[in-house]
Amino acid sequence: MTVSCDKCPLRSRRIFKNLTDRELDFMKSFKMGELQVDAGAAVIMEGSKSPHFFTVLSGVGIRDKTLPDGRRQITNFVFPGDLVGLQAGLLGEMKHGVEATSDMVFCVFQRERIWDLFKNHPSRAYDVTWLAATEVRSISDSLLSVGRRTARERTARMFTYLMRRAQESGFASSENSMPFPFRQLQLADAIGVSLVHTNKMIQSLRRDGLIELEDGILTVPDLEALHEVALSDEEPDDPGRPLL
Amino acid sequence: MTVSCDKCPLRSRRIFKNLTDRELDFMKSFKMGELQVDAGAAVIMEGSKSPHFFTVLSGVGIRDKTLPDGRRQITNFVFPGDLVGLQAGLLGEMKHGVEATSDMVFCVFQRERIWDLFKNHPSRAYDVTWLAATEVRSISDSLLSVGRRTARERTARMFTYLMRRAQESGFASSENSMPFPFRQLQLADAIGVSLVHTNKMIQSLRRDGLIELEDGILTVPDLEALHEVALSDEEPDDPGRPLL
DNA sequence: CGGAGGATTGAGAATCTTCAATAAACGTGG
DNA sequence: CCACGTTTATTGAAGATTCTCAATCCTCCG
Repeated sequence: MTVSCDKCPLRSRRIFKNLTDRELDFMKSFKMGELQVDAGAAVIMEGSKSPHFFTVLSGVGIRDKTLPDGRRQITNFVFPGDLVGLQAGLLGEMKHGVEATSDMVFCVFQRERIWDLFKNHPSRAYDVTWLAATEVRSISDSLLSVGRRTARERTARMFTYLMRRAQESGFASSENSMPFPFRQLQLADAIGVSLVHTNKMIQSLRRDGLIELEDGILTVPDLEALHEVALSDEEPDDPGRPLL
Repeated sequence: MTVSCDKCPLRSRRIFKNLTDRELDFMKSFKMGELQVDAGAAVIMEGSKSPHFFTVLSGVGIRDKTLPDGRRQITNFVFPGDLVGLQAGLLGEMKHGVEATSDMVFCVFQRERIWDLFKNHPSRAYDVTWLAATEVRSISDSLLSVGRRTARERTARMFTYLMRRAQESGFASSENSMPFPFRQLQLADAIGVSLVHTNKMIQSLRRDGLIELEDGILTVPDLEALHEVALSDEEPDDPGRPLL
């Protein structure tokens, strides 16, 4: 059987907000199942109109958009606790795709019940909006990065971002390291740099001892130092992130 | 006195959704005033915690973020009907600034009453979320552009985007032209290209007859052609955009 | 008339891309 | 456990786009 919301392994993490009993009851009824996908699978296709939307229960992935000629931009990474597919629920159609980068498990919700949520559970509706606003912030940060940072700065910033998200969501494997199931091509498509140049920037950060990346594990010995290379201001979220 | 919501000049435009009488009554009480600013003024500062948020009643502006060393990225343009400052209302602090680029007028709402909106007016709460989701989509489009399009393609795409927004919001002055109160430095900061190179790309589009830009008026004789240069898929929004 | 901000243009320099080749890692079947 | 095809990572080098520097021009405004 599927994980019951009141035993949700994510909810006990410090970063996530606690729910009232009433909210929890609602979430249990709201959740209609689980979806499991293998690494590499497309979870949502750009342009699709799925009747479902999801919360990531475990694993990581990416969101992406493509140009007519195939050039691709990864717009964000997806970590446990993230809401996925809301766009289809609200706007009718997904304007980006979602792809699993590791094995993933999702909680599945029905698109049609979103109105029920707004009508009868304003606190949860507020939380959905909070998540959307946070998404805006996150993508804006990436836009600043791609638009105005140098390739090396972007690369550094991406690693600090991934480390922070991994730590907050519990995906990290220790204080300063995390499983790293991403290809360099994906990293390149995320920071708007060619694959070859991305590789060179990674080598450069390695040589300077700012990151270690081997056997699918990323280690950042000194996060503060990496932040400085990235010219990054971005701070960790306070506890209180909602989890649907 | 200020404009009453039931006489709102924006609401009659085709693109915007109609409200029920009850919703309209609520909006009238929700609106607490108007804010007028001159072209060039900062409306919201990055990092601020304003007790208000706004809907643009007239005029246009930009949203921007800056790096510690001053490099700036314009993350989006602001047109009539756009909601501004919601981030502070939901997340506590604005992570980007907003600057008026023409004279502007805003409807002013109180941050504290946002909870009232979620609790008692679910349809309006839904609309707020819809707007946030649309913002995500819009910024993602820009991220794709900055990350993966060439300078010329980006420039073309920016003009198609601005034309579409101007037409939908009523800011356009005719079928294929609009007031254009933007400096080339701002355009450069929006597309992630240097000022000098932005100028060269604009000249290039001009030479090819794709845009005309003089006396503060932008004219796009053949929007379809410009879309092709931009490799752009982006479609106009359907009528039904909510207006707060 | 003089000054300021904005637009435009040319030219050399730099970053980044593309091409090309090699090496390493991984999975599959024998 | 090894051979082999495939994907991914790495590196060098030439070429292109884009950036920075610098100068000129233009318009607006007091």
